[in-house]
Amino acid sequence: MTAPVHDAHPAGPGRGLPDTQQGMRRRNLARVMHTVSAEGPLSRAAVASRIGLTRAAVSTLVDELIRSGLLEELGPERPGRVGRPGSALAVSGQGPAGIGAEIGVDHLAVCAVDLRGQVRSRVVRYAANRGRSPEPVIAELTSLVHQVVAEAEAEGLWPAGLAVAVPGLVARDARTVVRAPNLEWHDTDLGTLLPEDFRLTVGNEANFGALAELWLGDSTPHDFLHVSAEIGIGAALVVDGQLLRGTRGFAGELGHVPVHPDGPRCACGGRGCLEQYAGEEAVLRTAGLEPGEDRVGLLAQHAADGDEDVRGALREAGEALGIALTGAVNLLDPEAVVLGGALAGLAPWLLPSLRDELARRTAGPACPVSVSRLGSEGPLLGAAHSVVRAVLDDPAVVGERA
Amino acid sequence: MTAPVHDAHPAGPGRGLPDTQQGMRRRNLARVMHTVSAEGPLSRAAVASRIGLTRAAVSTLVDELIRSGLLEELGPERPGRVGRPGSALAVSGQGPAGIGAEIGVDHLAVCAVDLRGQVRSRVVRYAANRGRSPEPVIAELTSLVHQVVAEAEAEGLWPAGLAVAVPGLVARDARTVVRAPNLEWHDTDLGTLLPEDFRLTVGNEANFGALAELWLGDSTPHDFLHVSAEIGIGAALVVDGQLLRGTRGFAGELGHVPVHPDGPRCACGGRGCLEQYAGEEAVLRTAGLEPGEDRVGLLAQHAADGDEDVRGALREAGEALGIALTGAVNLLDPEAVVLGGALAGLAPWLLPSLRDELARRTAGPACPVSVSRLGSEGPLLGAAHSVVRAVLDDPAVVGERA
DNA sequence: CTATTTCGTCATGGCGGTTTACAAATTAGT
DNA sequence: ACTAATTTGTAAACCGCCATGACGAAATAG
Repeated sequence: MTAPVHDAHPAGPGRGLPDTQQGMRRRNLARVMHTVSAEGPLSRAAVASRIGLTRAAVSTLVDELIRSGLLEELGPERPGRVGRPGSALAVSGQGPAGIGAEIGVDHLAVCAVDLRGQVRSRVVRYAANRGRSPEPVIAELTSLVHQVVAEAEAEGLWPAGLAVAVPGLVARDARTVVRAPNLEWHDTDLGTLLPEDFRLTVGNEANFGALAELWLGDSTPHDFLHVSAEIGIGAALVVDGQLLRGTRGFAGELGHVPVHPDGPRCACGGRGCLEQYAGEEAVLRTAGLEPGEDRVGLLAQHAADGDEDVRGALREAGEALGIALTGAVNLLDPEAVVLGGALAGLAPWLLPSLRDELARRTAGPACPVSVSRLGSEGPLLGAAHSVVRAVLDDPAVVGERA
Repeated sequence: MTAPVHDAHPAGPGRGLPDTQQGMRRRNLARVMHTVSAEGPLSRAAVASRIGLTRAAVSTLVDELIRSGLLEELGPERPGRVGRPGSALAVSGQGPAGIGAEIGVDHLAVCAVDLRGQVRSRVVRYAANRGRSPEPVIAELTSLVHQVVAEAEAEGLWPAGLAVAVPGLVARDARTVVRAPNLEWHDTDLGTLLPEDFRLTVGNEANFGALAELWLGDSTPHDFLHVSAEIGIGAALVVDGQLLRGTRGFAGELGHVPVHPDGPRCACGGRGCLEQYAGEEAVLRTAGLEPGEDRVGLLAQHAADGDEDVRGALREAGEALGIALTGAVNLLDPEAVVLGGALAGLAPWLLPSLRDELARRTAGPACPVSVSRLGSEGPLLGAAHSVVRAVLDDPAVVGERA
């Protein structure tokens, strides 16, 4: 139920792959990559002391990683202290790149991120995808992918994999879109539609947004609840640095948590689900606005202009969110709740009532609620970074290709 | 936020301990133990093919485990097929034992479980612990522990550790009881009160009950929500075979999930928490019964006798549980919900309305709800087995002692 | 200018699993 | 009954990987 997008080493006593020396080597290569990636330029000796291996062992690991093109030597460090200065190592800015893609209701986006985490190429195209059949959408996306890949290759990068964020439920195979209400797609296998020459991962955009927050957020904890609203209201649970996916991959359906169990009927069959109070349509209705194109922007605009109807609607949505989150927080005891995606833009008007409700219903200190800095960029970045993480997690497989 | 009671190998790429050959050896020893433990008597060759190592490697691992007294050779297998018959290996029935203890509101219990999972010694003493101060309770428990340990030692076992299940919240240090409302204990460090010569783990009884279900349940999935009612209503979340503990160790507080957000005030500060509808006191009140000694037994008795008031109260409790569980299931997408502890005994009258509510509010097939076979034995068994699992997870540390 | 500190590397060694070979113990076939 | 085939467990030789210890290189401190 956990497992990252690409878990190279399903560890744990008893289960998992047998422990051979090659596996050990692979894990140590990964450790070096992660350390250098996380803590900037570092000498071999510094890496060694951090991961607990000897300098000699790290030397051979680093040699291998440099030969594979994953690390590069920046040259001697400027020595502030006594002793021979080390030679700074950094993650390579060439070599493998993660390709991230996003299928939104009204846009397509693709980007390439290098191992350093820099976005090296990026394309966004607006497209009304609602109700459009998968084939042309994927064809268009594919051409954007090729475009981005071409740009990346011009800079000396090569694609290590493609991760696609979609606004819907994705099966655990990470290829099939089970249900994407806003696109009106059902049981669509993207694996057959997208170019074969990529290692492909399809994922829910809320999940990718949460991973982006985990990997790129300023001081995001290891352990949080990421709430976003693109399709209905989705929560992504990050537990111990790993995404909690659920048996079928459907975990995080915050939108259908009952808030007022005798409330209005919901499409899911229930009554008084959170979506009935804090979903996009519900808020627009309460605010007295017409559903149009950029609905979230519209709400933010009106709220900022002081429209009391809109502000009231958002206040009510915040209350409902607070109630649903109280349940979630009681159940999961996360370190924090992060509002991301579209909700980030509406946070100024949602947060007060949300926090009130959460605090009022919690004994002791309430779970802190923060707002994502990434906003709507999260899913795309998370997708691209998930490919990068997969490379850092198992540098050996890339070494074979390069 | 996950981590078993004693996680020997915090794995995962990048993080964790450095990978040295000794660690590899330890993990492979653990693999052998787990395999033999789970799949009964097995030859070296069978183990080798299961864990993916060579026969030669397994031979040396098995030798070491036999020398440590963790495995024993049963003699030649009866050969059904061609070829030299293997020599059957089994987990030793002597050697280390897990000592489990339970502090209930009205009883104390201690048992010893050998590596094979057999209960080898067991003591239960009834005692009114409600409101009694920790010191005398612990003193009494300690004497029971010594008694059980003596009995176990008489059978050739030695205590590998002590795990104590308590009806309250336990801090992540696994020693301090933060809050046990029914005992009226607060911030009590059991580490200083219990005998020093044991490796001690203190845990919430609902959590231990869930682990018992995971380890001993008939066909319990890897991934489920275990609901029990000892202190209020606790849920334990098992994700990917691991307990989800929460940042502070407080995960699983199902009792304070809001069910009717405008309902009656709750001690937690909220309104309309599940406990207001399905908690022991609430049910007794609705049923028109006096709070007495064995309250759950009382309810079951009356319900079985056809008392309509009691049945109605349980039906309502089931509805409230169904609403709260709908939220939990939407959030977590577990493979199943298991009713354990005291709830198991009341299941016949809770289940119909609970299942109805859950099904009605779920699109598609509802999450299956089952009843624990272990019932109130769960926490004690789970505690003892958690010690046994720790030995299986890292046989090397025991080898040092033996 | 020397002593000290730290870095990176090399040679050596120990440890752990694999490979290969072989004896032992059983079934299948003649 | 005897041989061939199959499977098990072990031993010897081997390889890979990290640790250890020693060394030259490159900086600072006095």
